[in-house]
Formats: sequence, structure tokens, C-alpha cells
Amino acid sequence: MKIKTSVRAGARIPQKATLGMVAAAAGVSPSTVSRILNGTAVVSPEKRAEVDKAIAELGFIPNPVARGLAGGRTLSVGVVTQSIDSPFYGGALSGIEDVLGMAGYSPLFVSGHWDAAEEARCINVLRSRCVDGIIVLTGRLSDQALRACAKTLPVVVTGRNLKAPGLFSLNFDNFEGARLATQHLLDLGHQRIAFITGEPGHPDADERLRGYRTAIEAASIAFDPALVVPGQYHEASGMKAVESLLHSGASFTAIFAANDQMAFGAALALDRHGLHVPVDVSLVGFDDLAAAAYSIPPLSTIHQPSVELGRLAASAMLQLLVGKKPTIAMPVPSLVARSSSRALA
Amino acid sequence: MKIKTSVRAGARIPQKATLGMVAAAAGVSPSTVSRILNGTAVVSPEKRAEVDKAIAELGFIPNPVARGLAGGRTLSVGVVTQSIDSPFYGGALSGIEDVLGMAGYSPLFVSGHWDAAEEARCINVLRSRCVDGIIVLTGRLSDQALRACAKTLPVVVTGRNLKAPGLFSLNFDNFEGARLATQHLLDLGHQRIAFITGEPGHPDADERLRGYRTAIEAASIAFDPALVVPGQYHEASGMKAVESLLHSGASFTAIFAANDQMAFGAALALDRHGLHVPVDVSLVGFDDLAAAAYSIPPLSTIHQPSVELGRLAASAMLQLLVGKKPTIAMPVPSLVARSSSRALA
DNA sequence: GAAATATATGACAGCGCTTTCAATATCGGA
DNA sequence: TCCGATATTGAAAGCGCTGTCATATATTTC
Repeated sequence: MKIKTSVRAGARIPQKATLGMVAAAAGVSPSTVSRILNGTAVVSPEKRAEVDKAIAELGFIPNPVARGLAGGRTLSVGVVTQSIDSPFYGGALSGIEDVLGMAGYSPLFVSGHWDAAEEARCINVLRSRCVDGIIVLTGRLSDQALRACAKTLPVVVTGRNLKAPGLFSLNFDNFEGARLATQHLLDLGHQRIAFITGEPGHPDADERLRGYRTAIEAASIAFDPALVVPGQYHEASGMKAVESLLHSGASFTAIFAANDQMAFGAALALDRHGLHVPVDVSLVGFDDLAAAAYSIPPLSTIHQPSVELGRLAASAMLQLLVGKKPTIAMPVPSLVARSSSRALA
Repeated sequence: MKIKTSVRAGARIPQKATLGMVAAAAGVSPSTVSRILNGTAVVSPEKRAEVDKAIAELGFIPNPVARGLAGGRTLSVGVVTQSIDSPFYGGALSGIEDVLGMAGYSPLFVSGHWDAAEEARCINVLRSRCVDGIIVLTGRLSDQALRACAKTLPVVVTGRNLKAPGLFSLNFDNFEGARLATQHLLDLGHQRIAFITGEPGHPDADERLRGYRTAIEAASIAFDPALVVPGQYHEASGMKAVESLLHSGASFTAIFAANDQMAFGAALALDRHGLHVPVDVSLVGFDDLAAAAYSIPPLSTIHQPSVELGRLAASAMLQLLVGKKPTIAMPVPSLVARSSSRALA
């Protein structure tokens, strides 16, 4: 696997210059170069100029690996996501990558696949790779485990409300979002509103259910358990939910799905039964995935600023990294009314 | 930022054991431990047992950072993707992560955002982080640049056919896929088939156009440029394409979109004009995104094994990494006929 | 003007691991 | 029985960088 690093004319292969070489070229000691690079101490303008020149000439790029070993900082932050190709978390990853990149940090993404043990493994991988901090997107890890983790590394976690030293949490108001969605349907005159839940035990799923129920009851409508069907946050479960709803004979004029993916599945199942959205049934989702605007009909949904969420999480991490206490707040939920919901005829 | 690493009873914070500590505990030299870890040389069974025991007891995990510095291998491979949240490449990333993870490697994802300069920057970041190899998912980088890169690092690239030392390319047969899709529509009796292209200049977009044209002409139908409208691979451009098609007054009974996202956009635009898929217009996409199966109606499309693509790319990289020449071939394109296409009445 | 205090810089010891290189031990054959 | 070949092992030198400590010079103070 040893490949000779030959310099071919024309090929733009950056040769590896080392800090030592820069020091030699500038006629100073490596320490001085390091100091300039890190701003660790004051250096005379002349030397600084010399060094800057040498750096430019040699095209020197500090080696993060060596830096990590020596200084303990690797300029990388670990990101525990659930699956790298999740339509919802994808946006967040993108936001994280963006903000982190601007600051010279690289994200290291690992997928926990909604499994606490797996997530724990991920965290160990990240730790062994000496990341400077960890961002956890929701997940099933216990609060306890996260707190423990925060003892050694700055941690930013989304989807929870958690206070601990070295730990910052960023949560979307799922309750309010769900309340808003339900209220929207109520405002349109719907009274029999079915709800497809996320996985019970999942904090945000529970919150959304609570929001639904609260809105319903605030409208003086009795909460009917028969209208609440379980789902697992994916399309197939949305379909299944509608099937079971239909088979149960429950009557409803609208469906609120705890996320867009289930809403898509629900729409398809309705369609298969000759029921049209929004003519026969109004449908509201949650998340505002990119695809929601292009489904047929375009889906009314609660906007979750996923990219923004990622950006905020990354910003918070950056602040934590410099020892500051993050002062960041999530935007409030908002409804995006498209064509899948309409006033009850 | 210095946080004391205290051992709290109950907290499962893996203490950092070092190779040196293992060596001491086992009563051997660090060299020996290293040799056992890497299988670099034969070690007597007794010592090996001692060391294994020490490793287990101390819960020692080799530090990839130090390893990288010393040995030049970091057990990480860089992945240049276009955007981390792309519905299509997401699957590939997932496959890569999976295969790489099994082998103890960690992927380092960076997004090039369809920009050659950006991609070049990404590659520099990866290089500075001493990745052991680089996987490039399509992208706009010149073949030249990739070849140069392969001179110093093993490279696996998708979406091209490129032969070079240290470089392995993996391409999907876009031509055949497009031909298949068009043929499918032809078989259903359609003669006036519109085609929404990807960005011209994009190799796979060009190939798909060629496949479309080839199928058309093979059916003795004159290729009509008026039926070919440009798109940019996203939903909005699919909508726009249909609008322009409709405004141009061209007559057509089917549309083949160069990717699913544009197909979704097209379906929506048709719907807005009171045209129903597949009753009024048959529609076929390309990619078989997860969402394709749940759109209304479910989209007929060409299946691109994106997860598989990722897995294969990662496997190829793994082989390259051990000095073998990868012997890996892409699966052939296949059509997934769903409900968006039907025989011409 | 000497002592005390800053200020700028270099020397050097690692970070945790790999990898020669040399040393010791073991074995076979003459 | 003795010599060279072979198998194991350890010592030590880094990989590229950071951070501490000490040195040398500059500045201040009484």
C-alpha cells in the first residue's frame, strides 16, 4: 500500500509540508510557528511575517491528526444520527455540516439506527476518534448516559429537554406543533379527527399525541381512543394505520399523522380505497419534508426547521467548545397549509 | 475546556487505556502488543494470551488518531458526496457506512454541492485528515483530477468509467436504464413520449437522453426535439418542464423523467392542469427513491440500487486498501412497473 | 543604575502508536 | 559440539504537533 508520492508537473497534489519545515524555512523554532497558528502567545510582527510567508510558499496545512494527538483537539465533532439517509434528519446533518465547516471543524457522522446499544457503540467510536464534542440527534440513549458522556465531552442533544453541565439541549415544541395541526383541522370544521401516532415511548411522539388530545379537548370534543392508531414513523405504517382505521369502521373526516412519511402512506391507503384527499378526507402531516410540497395533493403540515435545527445545534456546539454557555433558542412551530386539508363541506 | 475525567461508580465512561498500559499489565513490550494488534509478526501463544487478557481487562481500544500519526493509516475513508441530504445519495451513504463500519473503518462525509472547486476543497480536507482512501460519488471533478488524486490514495468513484492505477470506477448503466424505461412506455402503446432531461453535460443525464432516443428510434419513431425538455433533477424543474411542455402545445401521452424527483414535480404540474396520472398521461421516473413507492399513484421507475451502490463502492475501497484489484460489478438496471404507467387506451 | 518584572523565543518532552534494528533464544545440520 | 539460520522480542526512534519550562532580552521602578 506504499505509493510513491511523486510530483508530476501539472498535477495539483499538495505536497505535505510540516510545521517543522515551515519553521526551518522561516528561521524560527517550531514552537513559534505553533504559537502563530494557534494564537497561543504574542509573536513579533517580523517573525510572524516570515512564518506567514513560509506557510504560503510551502502551502502548509496543519495536520489535524497530529494536532489531535498532541493537543487533544481534533477539530472534529461527532454526530450521532439515526440513519444517514433519513429524509428528516438529512436536513439537520446538512445544517450541521455547513456551520461546522465554516468554523474549520469536520463532522463525523455515525448512525445509531434507533437502538440505544448501537448509539452507545457509536459514541465509543466517536470517543476513540477523539472528537472534540458530540451532537446527538434525538435517539434512544438514556438521559443518564448522555449526562455521563457530557462529563468528558461537550454534548449537544436535540429532541430533549435536559440540563446538565457541559450539555446543551435543543428541543422543538412538538406539543405546540401538534396542537397547531389539530387546531387547523378543527378550524376547518372537522370534528372526527383521527391521529396516527409515532412510536409510543418516543418523547416527541408522546408530545404530539398530547398536543392532539389537548386541542381536541379544548374544543370540547371527547377524546376518542378509537381514532388514535399507532404508527412507526414510516410510510408503510401510515398505510397500515389507515387500513386498520377503515376496517374498524370508525368514522372520521380528517387525519393528522405524527409525521409526513406516515401521512404519505396514509394518503396512498386512502387513495386505494377510493377516498380522495382532501375531498373525502383532510390530511395533515408533521415535519414539512422537502417532498411534502410536491406530493399530490401538496401536504399541509407543521414546519420543522430541520436544516435550521442542525445549524443551531452546531452553533451551540461551537459555543460549548470555546467554553461559552450557548444562548440559542428554537424557532416556534408553524403550520404550512397546503392543499391536503380543506373545510368540511 | 479541561474537564476532569473522574470515575463515577455506575457511570460507564470507558477509561482510556493505552497500548503502553496493556504492555505493562501483560509484562511485555509495547512492540509486542502492537504486533498482536496488527498481526504484523508472530507472537508466542503465551504472550498473546497475556496480552489478550490485559486488553480485555483494561477495556483497551486502540486510538485511531495515534495510529494514524504513527502508521499513516487512520482507518477512515473519505466520502465526497454532493449533499448529505440527497434522497438518492443518502442510500449510497448508508450502504457505505454499513460496509465500512463492519470492517472497522469510519467514513468521513463531505459535501461538494455539485461544484468542482468545492469538491476539490473537500478532497483537500480529507487528505489533510489523512484518510486512507476516498470514495467519490459522481460529482463534477475532472477525470484528470481524480487520476491525480489516485496517485497518492486509493480512489473509488461512481458514475464514471475510468481506468487508472489505484482507481476503481463503478458505473450504473444509465443508457440501458433509460432505454428500458422508454421501451416500457413504448410497449404500453405510447408513441408520443416526452422526456424531461437532467442537466446537460452531466454524464448520466446525457446517457439517459441517449437511451431514450435510442429506444424511440429503434421503434421507428422520429425523435422529436419538441418533446425533450430540460430539467435540473429537482421537483421544481419537473414542474416547470411540464408547464413548458403544456404551453408549447406539444401532444404527448407519456412522460419519462430522468429522475424521480422531477417525475414527482411533473405529476404535480399535470395534476394542477387537471391531467391525471396514469389516466391521461403515463409517467415513468428514474432512481426508485424510497418515496416512489408511496407517491400517488406509485411511480413506475428504473430501480437504482443506491444502497447496493454504496455497499459495492465501499467493498471496492476495502479491496483497494489491502492492495487487491477490486472485482466488483454493478447490478443491471431493472424496471419497477407501478401504477403511474398504463397501456394507452 | 541595579533590581524586579515583562516579553519574546527556543529547547524539549511528550501524545499513543508503528516500525526499524539489534539482541537474544532456538534449532538444525555438519 | 559448534556455526549459521530462523524465530521472538525489546529498545528506541520517530509520526507532526502542542505546551511547559527556561533563557535571553526589553521594560519598568525606586
